[in-house]
Amino acid sequence: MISKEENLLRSAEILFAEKGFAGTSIREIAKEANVNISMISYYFGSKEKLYEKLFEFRMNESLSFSEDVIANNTLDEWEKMVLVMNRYADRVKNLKPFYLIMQREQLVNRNPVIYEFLKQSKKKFLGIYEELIKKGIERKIFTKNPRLEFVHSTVSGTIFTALNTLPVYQEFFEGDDDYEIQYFEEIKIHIQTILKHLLGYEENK
Amino acid sequence: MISKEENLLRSAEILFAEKGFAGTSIREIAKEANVNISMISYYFGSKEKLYEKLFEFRMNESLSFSEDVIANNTLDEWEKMVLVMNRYADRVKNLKPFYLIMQREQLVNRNPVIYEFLKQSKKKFLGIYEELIKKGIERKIFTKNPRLEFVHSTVSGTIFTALNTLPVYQEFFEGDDDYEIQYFEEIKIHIQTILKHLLGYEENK
Amino acid sequence: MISKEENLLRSAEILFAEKGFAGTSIREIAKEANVNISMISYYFGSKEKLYEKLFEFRMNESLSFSEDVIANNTLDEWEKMVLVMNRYADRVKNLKPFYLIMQREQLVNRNPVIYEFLKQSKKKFLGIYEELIKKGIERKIFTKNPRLEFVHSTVSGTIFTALNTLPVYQEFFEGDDDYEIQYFEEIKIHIQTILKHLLGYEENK
Amino acid sequence: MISKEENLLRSAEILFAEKGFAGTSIREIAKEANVNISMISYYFGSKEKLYEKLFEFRMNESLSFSEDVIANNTLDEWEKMVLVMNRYADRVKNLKPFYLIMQREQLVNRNPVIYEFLKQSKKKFLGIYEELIKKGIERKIFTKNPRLEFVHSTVSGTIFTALNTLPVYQEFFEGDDDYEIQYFEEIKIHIQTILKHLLGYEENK
DNA sequence: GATGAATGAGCTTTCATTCAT
DNA sequence: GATGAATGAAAGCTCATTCAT
Repeated sequence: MISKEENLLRSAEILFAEKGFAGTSIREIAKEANVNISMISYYFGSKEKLYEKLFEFRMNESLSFSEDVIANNTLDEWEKMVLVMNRYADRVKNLKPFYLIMQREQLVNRNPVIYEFLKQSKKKFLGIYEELIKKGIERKIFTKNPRLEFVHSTVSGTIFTALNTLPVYQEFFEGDDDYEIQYFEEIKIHIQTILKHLLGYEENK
Repeated sequence: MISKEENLLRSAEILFAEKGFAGTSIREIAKEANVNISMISYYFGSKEKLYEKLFEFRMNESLSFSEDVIANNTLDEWEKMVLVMNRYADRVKNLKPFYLIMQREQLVNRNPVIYEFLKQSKKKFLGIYEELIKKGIERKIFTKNPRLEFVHSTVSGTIFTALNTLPVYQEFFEGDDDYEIQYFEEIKIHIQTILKHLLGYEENK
Repeated sequence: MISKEENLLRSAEILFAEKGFAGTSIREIAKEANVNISMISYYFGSKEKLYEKLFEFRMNESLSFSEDVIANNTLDEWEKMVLVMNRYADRVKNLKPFYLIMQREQLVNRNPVIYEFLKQSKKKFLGIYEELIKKGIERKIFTKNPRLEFVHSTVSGTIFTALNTLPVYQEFFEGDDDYEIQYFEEIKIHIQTILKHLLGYEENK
Repeated sequence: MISKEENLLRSAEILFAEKGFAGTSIREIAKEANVNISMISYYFGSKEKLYEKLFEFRMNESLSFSEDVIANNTLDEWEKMVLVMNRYADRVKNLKPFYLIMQREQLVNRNPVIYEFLKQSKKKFLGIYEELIKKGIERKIFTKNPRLEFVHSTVSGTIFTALNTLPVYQEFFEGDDDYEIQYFEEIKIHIQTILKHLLGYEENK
């Protein structure tokens, strides 16, 4: 049995993804969730707070996983980096609606609470990359020391552009139904290739 | 002397970039442009049509340049590719507000007219890359034949993520006032490095 | 205690009668009913729906009575016809505002829902006249079989023109305050005279 | 070559008939007449004045004819009455749009200028009937002296109700394409029958 | 005389939120 | 704790008319 609160969050995520924050009315959310309108103010305080709650929920999910990877002593830095990147790509693919919202929110500094969420998230990823690269170089796994921003821009940018442009690619290349699934697998390899080049990593050395 | 129509378009671009389509009211646009509200309906027909006009205007600007580059016979394929990419990066940097709007619109299929604009724009760029790579390989300038989608995702994605994440980078790396300018110059080099690798291009061969 | 919904309907009826549908703003209706503007959308959905509701309400009132008359076995066909006609004339007199609206709506096919109401209402009256005349002839109460349309046009037309032209008559004939009341009583007799002639009915035969 | 002024009047008549005064915008009228919007204020002063002009034009047309009939010495009172009534019925049929407007305007006292037009028109007809009946009785052509209002209500009412309800009659009686033409001829006979009865007139006595 | 750009008031409807129960 | 009626502000748009040329 799903609670009304959770139901509202689910409906809100879908609708915010489709129409944006301002473009979605609480009437629609409440209707979609089969819940009375006043419940949104009642449970969350306001439309804005509901939106923040949604971010809080998804961001916390995201944070927990990467930390586990870093702490894992059985993996070397390259493996960790690939794992973090792969998991991120999978997450983006699986939680499309939320990542559409997140991307859109990134483009505008509208709500200070959410801006802070996003900034901390990015900083955390930058911190992870920083440490992995530093240690990888110390251990001579990596032979180059690329500028961190560029690594981040390219990895994140490729994943998100892949997500957003997929329908156009599919049309341009006349892809069939499996196109999307294959595409997401191959783009991970593509990013690995670039990372190897940027970090000067050689497999089976 | 700027016409009222142009004034409205300028104000609208800034406001749509800051607050999104639904989040911007025509009252605000008119006020910002120092023009009577009803002028928006008078000139453009509706808020939606004004938005489309903005896209039409900026997209047409963008289209014309790339075609000139392709037609230029004094450049080889690598030079053309670098030129197209550099100019695109510059344009994104110089027209930040519009490209914020464009990115946001890309995330949702809201308006069919704009969706078509975006699709055609992407297809055009894919077509340019396709031709450049094909000819470059024929002329043995390029030695690898990468998947087109991946080249596009990485180039576009890196540029846009650079744009969107720049404030966070600046804070993370404690950059000074020149950070942005330098950053945009260096990211072009960064993308060139990746492109060389993906295309198997060697300078001064 | 009158509900807000009912209050709105009452105020709307008066104002629509005075100024027509397009000429009446929901602001006026709400102000007249001492109710917040947004209540109109809240209760009825829209101005148009409020208008339809008004028709639905008044038409249903009208339908129920005539059916009772027809079913009454203690009356002969002439008595039934007179009763239906008299009650209709009374109703038009007592619900002037609504019948002004109704006549105006009859002149233009604006709203399909209302058009259907009006058509059904007219057909119902035609059906009643048809049956009464048929039975009256079978029972030799009536000796002529007039064209149905003409009976209807003359009865309805006389009643409505009487209603609409009354102020002019009063001025023309320099009638006093009782003029209206007397007038409406006598016009019923006038219509009966015509009906007797058209149907070939003779009293006290 | 039709002047712009006349063109506007024609278009206005059609549109006012279809949608009423408040429901018709000067934009529509101007568009329909293929004339710039500002021309309406320019030629007529305002939308309201244009409306009045339309009434003035049609009412003057109507007045001139009846007076000719009365002055004609070759006709007796019955013939004059039939002629006036027939011509009125024809006029209503031929100028449907205007008489729709006129009927609607009759239902509401909106514009004092038009109200005066309508009142004078009705009084004039009442005056005509009054004189014809008076003289007819003096000359023993008519043997009854009916109440004037009732004669007027029945004649006018039957004609207008016939006009307005015709589509419903046609559907109810499953009339073919000729229905309308035949109907309008027969209704004149129907009204004559009633008039004979009301006035106690006997043909070929 | 004739035009079309421009105006400000007004329209209906929807918005997020609050209040009485 | 939970509801749905109710609110006032604001939305996009259209209105009749005026004004500068």
